[in-house]
Amino acid sequence: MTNIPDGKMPETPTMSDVARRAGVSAMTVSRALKEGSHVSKETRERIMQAVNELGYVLDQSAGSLSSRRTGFIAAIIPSINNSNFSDTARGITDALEETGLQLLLGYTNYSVEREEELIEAMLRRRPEGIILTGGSHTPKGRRMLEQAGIPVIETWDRPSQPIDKVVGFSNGEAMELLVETLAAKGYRRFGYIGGTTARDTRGSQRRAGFVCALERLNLPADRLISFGVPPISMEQGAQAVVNMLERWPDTQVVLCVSDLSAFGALMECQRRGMKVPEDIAIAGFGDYEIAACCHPRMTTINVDCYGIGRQAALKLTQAIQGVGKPEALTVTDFRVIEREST
Amino acid sequence: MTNIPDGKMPETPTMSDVARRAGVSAMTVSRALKEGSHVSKETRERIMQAVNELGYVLDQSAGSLSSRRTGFIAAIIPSINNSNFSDTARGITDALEETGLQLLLGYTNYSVEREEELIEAMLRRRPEGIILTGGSHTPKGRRMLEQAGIPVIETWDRPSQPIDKVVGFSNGEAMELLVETLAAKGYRRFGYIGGTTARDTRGSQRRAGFVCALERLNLPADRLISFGVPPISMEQGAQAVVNMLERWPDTQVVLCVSDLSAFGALMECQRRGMKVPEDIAIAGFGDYEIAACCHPRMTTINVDCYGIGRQAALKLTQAIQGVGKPEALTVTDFRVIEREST
DNA sequence: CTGTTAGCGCGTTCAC
DNA sequence: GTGAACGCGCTAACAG
Repeated sequence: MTNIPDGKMPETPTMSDVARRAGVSAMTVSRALKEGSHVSKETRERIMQAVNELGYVLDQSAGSLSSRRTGFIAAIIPSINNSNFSDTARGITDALEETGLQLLLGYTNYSVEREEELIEAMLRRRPEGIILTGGSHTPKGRRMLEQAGIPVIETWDRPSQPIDKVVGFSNGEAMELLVETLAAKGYRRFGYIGGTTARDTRGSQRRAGFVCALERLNLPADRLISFGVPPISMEQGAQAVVNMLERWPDTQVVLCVSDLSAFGALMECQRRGMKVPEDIAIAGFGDYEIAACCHPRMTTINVDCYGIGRQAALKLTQAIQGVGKPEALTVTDFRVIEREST
Repeated sequence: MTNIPDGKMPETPTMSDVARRAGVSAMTVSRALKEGSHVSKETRERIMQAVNELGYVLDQSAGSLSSRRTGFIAAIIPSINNSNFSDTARGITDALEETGLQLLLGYTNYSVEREEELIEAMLRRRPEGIILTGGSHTPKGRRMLEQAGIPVIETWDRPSQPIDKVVGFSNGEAMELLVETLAAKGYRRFGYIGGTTARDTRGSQRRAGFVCALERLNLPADRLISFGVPPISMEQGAQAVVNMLERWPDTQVVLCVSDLSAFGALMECQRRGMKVPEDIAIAGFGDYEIAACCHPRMTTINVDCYGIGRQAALKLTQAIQGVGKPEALTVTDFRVIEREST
């Protein structure tokens, strides 16, 4: 790696440049730039003028070295391109707004190895807290988190051995509820479409919930299609349903690991001239925008994605600021949304 | 949290803690932790052992204060929950992988005010470069960027007065191409669905391209529906097409500001028993996953979202490292994807 | 209300 | 191949 050719560039001004121009000490500039510090109106105005003239921007990395507060928290999500998780990110951002904390976001593409790298990269920048998705991490990742000395929140799941605090729900129970609801409507021959299980923990929990609920109902739970690596796409959902119909043509209802694959399946069925739900019923998971908008509208599980983010961030700021003692576990809501596709 | 039974610090260890434990100076630890530094194998092993025992993680913010390199670049996108932009983010991440630079991502929710805040928040952390979406910024935001002394890349657009470097395409030209292609197929009565114009620059450019192309073809360009604030949702697309059909029932083809609103329109038409494209044709913009998967598959404009990110990051690293002189402007491809909906 | 002193934890630079 | 001094830009703590 080469150095920056630093002859031409007007060096970015420092705080003492501002101080000199305003005829005060650097410390006073520091105070003037901070809310709630006592600086006389006149000095503050003089300082602000110097700031504007020089185009000065505070160097927060230097400041945080001194104040021991970096002013940001880290969040790691599987995919940035998934509205469930980006809703969670929005929830975090919104809850953080008033605290002055900034969000540093990373995404793993559903890889725990990538998660481990990200955890280390984040920790190097000394976040004041960290929010993770799910409870599966590499041993090294887990160890780093435990030793970091900062609050850790695992979300979107209920890990059996949490690192620290949890905001989530049981993906298995949610899927069980969906199966029960549909069984109560009279469906008997259930199929399931999901990704290969190893990588997407939440996906495999949903699948396990599917099997578990059917067994409890004394219904067969063998119509399982695993297709591709997570995130299982719309197109993969389409191909999987074809697969399903070839192997088990009399399947009555297909449950999918997410609305996205369910949507792909729905469209493919229509393309083949099948009517949903008359010929085959389809349900998804996650209550994405598409589930409410497609035709027919899709039955799914609504999960409080935004609330997960919001509550995780609130719990985190509580832990950081040491006000009150945040609960170790917050269980978030989920509910079945029955629509036209079942 | 954890108590270390050595009378030592529960505080996170520093480099000199590692050094003491390994019986070397802090400087040697610093070297051992950096690739390509000359440290004897034995000392390095001893150091690594101490690092592991203490669970030491490098403090990069302290390091960058000294080295004058923060090791990250900033990117600002309108929405994290939009696969076009998250594809760009992926392109950036991938291109950055080998450089050791990390990506700090922020999103504006299509608000320039929020963009201004974000620019300042980013600049406070001294990124080595910054990637923006579009060429519209607040005056203050623009000034901060100009004075930051770092390379700036504007993407997804071709600003008339770029701040620094550009990787993008003309949204207007792309929409013109789509209109021309559909006019060549025989369509005459065109309608357009988009958001209110002020906020989404790319959206208003697309709309301008729509009007411009029709005028050149001597076709009326007055069937314009503006609906809601960006990002215009699927549901809004559905409502807008209803609006369109009430006002201009004989519309032959509806172009939408993005595939998402086009999808909403498509589903709503089907819900009302209209056949697409026989009764009405619909086209989108962006070539989202949904366009290739819905039924009927949707005609749209494919934009090289991933490539925009990748090339922006490459240009940025070139500028940062000072190797070669990156072109000021890179124009990325777009093309019409004709599918079944037109 | 404002200034002074003394670091924060690391990398640069130079010595050996 | 290794170490010691020094300073990066800022703020905590204590004066005044």
